[in-house]
Amino acid sequence: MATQRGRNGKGIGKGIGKGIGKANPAEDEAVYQAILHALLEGKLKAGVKLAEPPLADIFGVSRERIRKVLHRLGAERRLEMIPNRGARVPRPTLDDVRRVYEAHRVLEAGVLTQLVRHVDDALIEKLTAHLAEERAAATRGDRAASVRLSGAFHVHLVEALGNAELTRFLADLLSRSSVMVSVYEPATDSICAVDEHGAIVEALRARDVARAIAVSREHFLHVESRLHLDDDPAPVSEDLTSVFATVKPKRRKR
Amino acid sequence: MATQRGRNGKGIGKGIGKGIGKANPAEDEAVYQAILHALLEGKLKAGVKLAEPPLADIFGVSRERIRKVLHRLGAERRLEMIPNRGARVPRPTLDDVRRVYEAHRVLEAGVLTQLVRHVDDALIEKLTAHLAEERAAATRGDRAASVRLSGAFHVHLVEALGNAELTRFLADLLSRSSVMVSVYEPATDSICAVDEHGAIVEALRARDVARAIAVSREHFLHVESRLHLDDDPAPVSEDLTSVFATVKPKRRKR
DNA sequence: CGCGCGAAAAATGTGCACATTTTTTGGAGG
DNA sequence: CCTCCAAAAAATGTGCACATTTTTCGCGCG
Repeated sequence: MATQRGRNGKGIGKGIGKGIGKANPAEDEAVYQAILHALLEGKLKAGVKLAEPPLADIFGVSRERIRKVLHRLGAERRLEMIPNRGARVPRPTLDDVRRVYEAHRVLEAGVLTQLVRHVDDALIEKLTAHLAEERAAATRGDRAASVRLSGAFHVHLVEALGNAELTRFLADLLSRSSVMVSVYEPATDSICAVDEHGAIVEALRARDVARAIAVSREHFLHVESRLHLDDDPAPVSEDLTSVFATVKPKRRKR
Repeated sequence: MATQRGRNGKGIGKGIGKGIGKANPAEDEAVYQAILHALLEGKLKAGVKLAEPPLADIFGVSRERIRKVLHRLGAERRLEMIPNRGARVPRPTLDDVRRVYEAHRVLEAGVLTQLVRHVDDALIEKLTAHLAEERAAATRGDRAASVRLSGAFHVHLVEALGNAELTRFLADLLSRSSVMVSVYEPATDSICAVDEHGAIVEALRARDVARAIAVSREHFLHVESRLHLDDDPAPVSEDLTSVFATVKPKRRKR
């Protein structure tokens, strides 16, 4: 009912419309990125239903296109797919959040253990520079940058190992926790205190594994302790149009 | 319900019987499991092309069904999907394999660090019992069981933490390495020496983190050292029918 | 014998027309 | 006012007919 497109019969006058059965992989990717971005940005609140027809209308693509993207996001566990009932933004429990933080904590312990074997001046320098960035963002009160840089610190640590599998796993955890903060937002100033990050770098510089792990562990426990259950079920604005207001649809219904 | 029935407008009514457009989620799952199983079992060799038409024929389902499963396996990075060129069993390089083993090693270091805090008699007992199983399999020369139990040991370790995220990540790594052994198979007797597993349990019992990690690390390095590049490109039998010989198709072409 | 190079064949990608749910709606009855 | 229930409406699931590649094949030329 939405983007009804003249699909000319068999062979008659097919010449005109450039794209009839055209393959456009970039379009899939654009829709995927748009939804994923809205998800990571926290614009799509937990529990929101993502129905196919409205999304197809918003993005100006066929429903099958949307369907494929939705299922892909479901396979990545970024959306909750229920048979015959569509896709929803997952509503993580407090235990889910704790589990993600714990996984990050355990992973980082392993990363630090391995990292002290390969730490060199260049790495320390890079991390120190990053700390300076974090401090700058904190002092100027740039909360968005603080949150971003705070996550980036841990990414730098795992990236220093140069192992794509580990990097991917961490990215997965971070992206999941970023969605969660929209539900259980700490609401305090900086998520990760810069000082705690600095202590990790210090321990690394000293090649002190035990201290690095201890500091990292305390750091995570500190963050976890700040989580609080916002027991407000929230009305969740079901208005998808406003969420994807930035997208430029090729054609909208109206 | 079934207000309308006549569906075969032009298509020759070949599929008369019962379900025409029925929803059967179990069927998707069956196909998915069958292909995944063949993949993990090593029956599907690296580099093999998984074309849709033959698979649809083998499993007796529509091509769309196959297509969906293939894309799902691609999203899970178990198959390599190339636009317009279909799905192939990935052909991991030696570096890929090393990366997976390293990731497992790093992860286990973190797991052990966390585990010594929660280790109790029940866990030690469970692991000891597992070691007995491994020894039994080794002494009676049951290679298949040895390989399986060897992987299970590490699963037990991470499961002891009770963190689904970590368990999933390990399962992911293990499943990937299991595919890889078909290319770079150690070909020696037991993949993981039981003694090395026993040493890990011993260190856990003593609550000695450093030793546990050191032993685990040596263990993995030992396994990694056995990897060898089988530079034989292998003719890879492209015969999918024999691979899925066990499946009972509802209808086969010829 | 190898090497293009076009045409045929096969395989992948996509919109659409339905079937099959699920959800909403609108009363009748308590 | 609330509950229950059947019918309508909406949303999801699936096969199919193509369009669009990609791959294979055949054949003439150097």
